[in-house]
Amino acid sequence: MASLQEVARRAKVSIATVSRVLNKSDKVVAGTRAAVERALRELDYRPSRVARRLRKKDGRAHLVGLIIPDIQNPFYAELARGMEDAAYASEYALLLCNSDENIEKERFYLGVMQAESVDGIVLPPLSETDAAVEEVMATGMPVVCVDRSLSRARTDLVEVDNYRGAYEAVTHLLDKGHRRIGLIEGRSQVSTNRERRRGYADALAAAGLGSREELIRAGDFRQESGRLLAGELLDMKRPPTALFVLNNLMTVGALAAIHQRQLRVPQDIAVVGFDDLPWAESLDPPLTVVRQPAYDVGRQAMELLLRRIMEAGRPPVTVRLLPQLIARRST
Amino acid sequence: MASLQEVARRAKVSIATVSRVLNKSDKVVAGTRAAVERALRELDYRPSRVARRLRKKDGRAHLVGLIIPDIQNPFYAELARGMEDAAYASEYALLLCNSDENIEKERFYLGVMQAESVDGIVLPPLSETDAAVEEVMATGMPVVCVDRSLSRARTDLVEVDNYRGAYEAVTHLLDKGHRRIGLIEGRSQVSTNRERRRGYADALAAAGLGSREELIRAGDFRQESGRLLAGELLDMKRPPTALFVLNNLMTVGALAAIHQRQLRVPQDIAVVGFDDLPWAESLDPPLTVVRQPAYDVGRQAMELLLRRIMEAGRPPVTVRLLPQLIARRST
DNA sequence: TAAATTGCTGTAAACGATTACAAGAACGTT
DNA sequence: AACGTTCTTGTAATCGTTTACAGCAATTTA
Repeated sequence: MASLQEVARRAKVSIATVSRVLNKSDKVVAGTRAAVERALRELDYRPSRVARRLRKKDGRAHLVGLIIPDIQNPFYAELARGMEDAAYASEYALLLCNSDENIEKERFYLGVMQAESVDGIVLPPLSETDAAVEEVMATGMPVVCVDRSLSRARTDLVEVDNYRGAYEAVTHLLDKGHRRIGLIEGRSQVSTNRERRRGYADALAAAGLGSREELIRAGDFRQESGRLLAGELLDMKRPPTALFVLNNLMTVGALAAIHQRQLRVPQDIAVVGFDDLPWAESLDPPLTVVRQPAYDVGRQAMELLLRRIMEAGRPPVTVRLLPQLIARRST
Repeated sequence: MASLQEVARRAKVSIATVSRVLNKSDKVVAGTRAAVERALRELDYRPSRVARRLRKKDGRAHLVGLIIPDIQNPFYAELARGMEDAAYASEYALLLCNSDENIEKERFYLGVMQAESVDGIVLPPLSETDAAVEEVMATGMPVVCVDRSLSRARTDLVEVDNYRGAYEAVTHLLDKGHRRIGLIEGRSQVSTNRERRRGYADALAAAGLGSREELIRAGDFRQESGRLLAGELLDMKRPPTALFVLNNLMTVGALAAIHQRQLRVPQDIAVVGFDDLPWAESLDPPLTVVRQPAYDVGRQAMELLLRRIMEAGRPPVTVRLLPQLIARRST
């Protein structure tokens, strides 16, 4: 790879001059500029982002980080895609890591990102009191939370109105006549899970029903836990007539448990899932879901991050997006 | 962030000594070492990967790149996951980018990776004659191809026996009595697509059947093209009795087209898809697929890359993994 | 006891960029 | 003609590391 040195030598100027024509900042007389540009072209010069990042401070690295809990979850894939598109449009590269909902991995990758001097980080915190994230923020690193929020720290945040989504989903089930509605939740340390659960409880309460502990099961957002917990619920002496499952992967797992028991949906058991899936339409039966605008969450997070990088002092803002109940045939 | 300078000052030694205890390489007497280690701890020192990378050459950055065509495709998500796990196990970070099957984006990200001085790159080339990839390889950058191969360049490669997978899938359909088997292929420039198509044609030929052009449609690997092309095939005067779809997303699209026309699977139309899906079991009906070991492809690619980084001169190897036909109820 | 060897540590030069400052040329002003 | 500007370019410091080399003290050898 050609370096500034080599270009300078070929163009018979100093490296400072070459750097100036590259950064289009200072004045360089036309003749010199042309000579430099020719050398640049002839050597196919590409600046080293590494060297550049070492020298420049704050927001000029054109590199941002995204840490997602599970790359195999279509919700996060869509979110990543939205962020990626926004980043690419601004010529930022994305350092994408997968924490696997694992605090050690998150810590490792946060460390990597700091050590890589990224301009900023986007992530859904692993819990509402994610100390690792708080520590990174304390160093002055721009951080934007997506999907999930932090309880202690004030950050830029792009979230979805989870409470409302859950409330509507349960109300929908209630309207269909269901009274025993099972809940399969995920990790209770995360804010989205709590909001959704609150929406579930309030919707039941508004219908004059209490939420019954025996109909609630807590999992870990993974497909397998959805399958297991749905199984437990279905095998009860008096099983629920409907299931509300708090994320997409657990919903798929619940469906597997249902099919395994040869139950009919929605006659024997109705199902509503949180998060849409690109193939929800082709599931058996087409799945009723609360759709989250994941792509927009990612896109707006990147935009917020860009603004925070440009202007570190600005007060944090929260963008709240609306989910949408899509009634298909599982209810 | 504390730098070597600050640590050195606090421990009252030179930066060289600090660097030495960090790299455990040279001899440092116990007392000095202890003092340095204390300073390191007190200042919570973390080395700058950027500075380190600038100084060191070749394979010490502990950063590798992965460029995937579509992060929303579960096959690539699984592959990425396999690679990520292997990378994490060796304490490598992953720079993950999404090319969107777009040559411009791929070029952009290849440039970023070179400029970031990654230790190596893993990717499925966008076509068999992907010039951008060849150019990067020519600079000496370690490159491992996954899934898809390059026709001109010799690289390390982890691939799946696509020919065999397709051959078995079509044979399976033939065994079920189908004679008019439609094919929905993806981008014909990519090696996997060609191999799969060759498997399709050969399986038909082995049964004494020619492949008929009117039953073949070419798409772009995306869900929407699967839906459209399946629609075309289904709306023919004499439609095929079975569909073989060359990737997962197009299969999901094809399923949508089938459901839209209220056809029964497999009675009216049988379907086999290439690539498994975590929820293939819960589709309507459970989908017969050719399963690829995507996780292993990713994992082995990372291992190959590591070996190539360590030993640049070694001859390229090809690892060929076997796909597996999983007969469910769509055939 | 002087010389040679060994062991530990410090000095300084990279890596490849950016940028403050200096310097020289060209120009205008008085 | 002398001086002050302005414009363009070069010199050198810097970012945070690694590492070749030098230097010094302690130890071994003659």
